[in-house]
Amino acid sequence: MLQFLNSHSMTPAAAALKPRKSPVQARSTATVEALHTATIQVLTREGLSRCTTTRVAQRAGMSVGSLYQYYPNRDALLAAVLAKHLDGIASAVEHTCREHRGGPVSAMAAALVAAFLAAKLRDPGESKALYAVAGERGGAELVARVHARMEAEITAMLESAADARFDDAAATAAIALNALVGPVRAVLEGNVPPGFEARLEGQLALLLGAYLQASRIPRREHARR
Amino acid sequence: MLQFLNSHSMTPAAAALKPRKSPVQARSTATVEALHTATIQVLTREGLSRCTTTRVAQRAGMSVGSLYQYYPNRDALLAAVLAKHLDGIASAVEHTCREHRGGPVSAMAAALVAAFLAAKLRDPGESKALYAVAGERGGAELVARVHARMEAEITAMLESAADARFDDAAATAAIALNALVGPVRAVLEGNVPPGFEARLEGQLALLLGAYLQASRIPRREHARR
Amino acid sequence: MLQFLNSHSMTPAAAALKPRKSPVQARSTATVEALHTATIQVLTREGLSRCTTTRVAQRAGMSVGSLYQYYPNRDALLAAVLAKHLDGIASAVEHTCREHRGGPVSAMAAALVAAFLAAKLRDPGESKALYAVAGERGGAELVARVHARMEAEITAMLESAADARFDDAAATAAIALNALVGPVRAVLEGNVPPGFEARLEGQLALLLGAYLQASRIPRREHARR
Amino acid sequence: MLQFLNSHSMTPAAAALKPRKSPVQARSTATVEALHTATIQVLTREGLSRCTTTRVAQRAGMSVGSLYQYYPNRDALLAAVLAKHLDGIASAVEHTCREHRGGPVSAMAAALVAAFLAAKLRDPGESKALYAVAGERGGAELVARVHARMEAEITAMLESAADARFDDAAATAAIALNALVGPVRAVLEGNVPPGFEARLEGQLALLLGAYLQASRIPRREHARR
DNA sequence: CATGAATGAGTCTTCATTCAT
DNA sequence: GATGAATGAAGACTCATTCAT
Repeated sequence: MLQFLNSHSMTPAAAALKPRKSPVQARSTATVEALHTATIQVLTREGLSRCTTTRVAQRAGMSVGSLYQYYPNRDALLAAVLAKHLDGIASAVEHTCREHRGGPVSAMAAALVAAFLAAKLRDPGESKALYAVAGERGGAELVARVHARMEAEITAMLESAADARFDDAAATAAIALNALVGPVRAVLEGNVPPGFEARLEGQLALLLGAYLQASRIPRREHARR
Repeated sequence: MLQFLNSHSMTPAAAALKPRKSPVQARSTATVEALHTATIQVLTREGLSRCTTTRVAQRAGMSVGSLYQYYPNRDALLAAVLAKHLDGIASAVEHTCREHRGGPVSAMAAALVAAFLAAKLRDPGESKALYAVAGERGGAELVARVHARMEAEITAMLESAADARFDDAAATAAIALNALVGPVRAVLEGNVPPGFEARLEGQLALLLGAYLQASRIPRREHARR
Repeated sequence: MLQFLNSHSMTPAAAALKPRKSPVQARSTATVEALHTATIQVLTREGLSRCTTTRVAQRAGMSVGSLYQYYPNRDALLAAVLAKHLDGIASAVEHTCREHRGGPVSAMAAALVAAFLAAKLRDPGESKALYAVAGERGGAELVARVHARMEAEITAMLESAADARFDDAAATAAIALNALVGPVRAVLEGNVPPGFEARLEGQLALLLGAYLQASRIPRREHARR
Repeated sequence: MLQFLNSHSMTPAAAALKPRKSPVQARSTATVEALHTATIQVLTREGLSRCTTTRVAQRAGMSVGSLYQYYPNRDALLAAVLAKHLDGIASAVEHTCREHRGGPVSAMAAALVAAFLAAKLRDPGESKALYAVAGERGGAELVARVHARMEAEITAMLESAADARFDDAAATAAIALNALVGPVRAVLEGNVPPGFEARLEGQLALLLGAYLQASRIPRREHARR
């Protein structure tokens, strides 16, 4: 979890974004939690550019100074909040991928969609608020790292499929994952036709299912029959 | 073109973002062009938060004062640049959709992918730079409007298909369009497996083609012939 | 003049201290002048640590923003004020040194003392205020550079003496210059016995005269007589 | 020792700088010692403005709270460190002066130079680090007080000279002491010609010796013998 | 019309100091 | 006594916007 925040394998630029203290103690955990929540709220109510450290601290019920005891600067705070969010999604995807190794492709598609949607829509406000953060310099890198993690898991899952082989599983995984992102964002931001939300999961399962079936190279034993 | 910037059907907040003068004169057009280019460059080199009016004007070879002759404020400038970008894509998609009305779904899928990719990758730097702008408050609205436009066109195209009927063409169009967004962004930001770019168009065509085929309700009369 | 502010032969750290615009226009000159005066005043009334950019700007009758149009940061402002002060002294010393080349050592001693004192005591408040600045990181470097310049001039003067030769003129020059610094500072800061000021120039001339005489290696023609 | 820190004859401003407790216990002494050392180190590595109480405490291996058990505020800590440093020098000078009472001026000059140099160069890092502190408001007063003490001792020594009388021994003492300050500082800060350090003591002895000789009024009775 | 200096509110960030544990 | 988290005032610096020239 949150493995992309380890100091090793970290670019110098990214090093400055590391939180200052680990929330080991109960009080610290609560404080960090409050900051995360407050950040999401301010992001939602005010937007990224007006999401200032002062405002976040105020909404979290503490002084700016306290915020800076946990994060070395504003970007680190935003990065941490984004990282936590992304990590939740990655973990869910990861878990599902491992669970469906060796299964049939159709089950993989359905499970991947379900897991991704459940994670992403668990707290829609949070998901929506963080799109702006993900668009900024530091955010994009974080997204990249987490996506890489998920793509690796999906790739491994695809390669283990009982009923299919893929010419380039990594590419297929990349398409599969990223194809989910756009429709989900559209739903979160409300840019969809009326009644669309209800059909989202079904449509995405259809999308991924069809794509994976179309991408597969039938295994010899299947070909024989 | 740029129809979403007309004053009618514009929220009060959005009204402040309208450019001050229309580029009717040759000089104005050139100036606006220079500002757009400069904005992209500053966005790329400095990031959204350091993309200041002074810096943009300087890079465009004019004074800040002149910039303010064309745009009432910074947000209007950014909105205009994003709007122009999005409009280019919407126009391309629109054109293709009209061209393929009445054709077979497979051709629609291929054409849609090709048009979207060509438009989005024409100036990759520009596309990439604008993700941050699109993530901000005003940007998201713009994106929403343009997506709605494109979805309407795609819906119309789908409904005209010679070889298929769709249960909910609008929903299918929304999925189809938004499914392209994620993978393209991943490519633009370099977050893809090596060699992926070369396969992008083929994979997306496969994705969309498979999805549209899977979504269709075969027309009885067509099936008989 | 102010040659130590040229960009070539400047350490990277020192580069950040360069003023932003050259005061070429009349208004700029006045502005810069006002800032220098205000800085000295704030330094005197409040001390170095309370000499803030806001206070300086306020006393100079302008906004902080304006200050930052001329200096990239607080240190640059302080460095510029110190540099201007030191340059005045160095120029005076330089001028005197050139004037007394080829003369007798005693005249050199007297002239050096007179020039240094005149320059340093022209504006005692300024001189006193800048000691704190000279003690800080950037200030020490500036002092070093200006001292080097003066020592070079003094060395050249000593080597041209009509009635003496010096074993190590550079070392003698360094001692001579630096020996003046302490007593003058003591006077400026009021840490001297009553009635001392009146005797300062005489005593310093005595000090330097005696030292230079004691340091010289008599020239052969003198030895012959 | 540290007599200038006694409460009597102390201005109200200076009263706030007094340490909170005297280091009577062994532990206190060690703690104070650690704080002094840590202060010098932080001063050297970070500069005066970044020499914070937290950093000093940390480097001294204790909490900020503990630091405040020993010093009422940051300025008191800095003042104490400077005072201790200056006191060491003053004591050395004082001792030497008493030792050479009644002796010949030449011996006085040599001894004074030797004592001052030995004291000031014992820990060059410390001496150098404290120049910034000495330049600030409180520091200058401390320096003034210690210089006054040393001048008094030197004056007494000069007045006791076996082979000379001085017109104004106090003034001569002031010049003599302060003339040493500049060259020593130049050496400590490395602003000297190459190879200068080796000649420092000799040159300073020459400087002071020549000056004292030149300043003296030969005693008739001595001259006769 | 263009220019770019001036403005000053608003950010981020630091740090001396306190005090509950 | 020791600790170190919390505080919030204060400082450096930026930048959108205006307007005199």
